[in-house]
Amino acid sequence: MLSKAKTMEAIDLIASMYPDAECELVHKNPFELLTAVILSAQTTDVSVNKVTPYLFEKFPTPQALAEGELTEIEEVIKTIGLYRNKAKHIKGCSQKLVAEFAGEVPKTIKELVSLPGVGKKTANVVVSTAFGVPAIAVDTHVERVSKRLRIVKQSANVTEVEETLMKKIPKERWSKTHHQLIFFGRYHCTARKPKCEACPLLYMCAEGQKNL
DNA sequence: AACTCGGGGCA
DNA sequence: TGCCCAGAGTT
Repeated sequence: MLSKAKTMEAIDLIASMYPDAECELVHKNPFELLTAVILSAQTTDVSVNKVTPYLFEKFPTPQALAEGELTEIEEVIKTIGLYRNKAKHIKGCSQKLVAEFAGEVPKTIKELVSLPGVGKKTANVVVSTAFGVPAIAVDTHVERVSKRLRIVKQSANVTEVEETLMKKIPKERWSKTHHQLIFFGRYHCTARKPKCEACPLLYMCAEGQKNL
């Protein structure tokens, strides 16, 4: 596993590649962001951005979405994939927001994860983006990149990846680094055919040396 | 731990 | 055309 210093060397290089990386969802308030992040599972933010304007025009509040007809919600979001599950999730999520959180989006990970459709990754994105809480949301990109660079051990699960990253990266950089790791994983250190030959981290990447 | 949901993007 | 994907729930 990479030392703390070597890890930051890698993080700095990635940061220099994507200095402006940020959440690409056109989120506004916490409710809209939360709903949009639930919809973004296994889908690109670009796809989600295509349906959310109409979704929130039709269901502007947790109350409205909680009372929305499932078939109507499905109709609006059907172009993003997994839409039946997601329609159920965002409706159920809004119902719980209304019933147990006074229609407000809760601010703790524990409460967020208790909502339908909200897992660890979604909860972290919400507290980070909506409430400015330092967080590292571990998705497949973050996990893959962290493992290839040996920032975390190969056998690490999502929780272990998150803990290791938080330990090695200064807290004030968690949120920004999270987006930069995602951009790096999505556009450069891709799951298939990573661009190792054009990677500034090649010199310190065991996985990359193998790929050449 | 494996299976399911799913249309869009890309080779 | 075929394959994968910014996850989470269920079994």
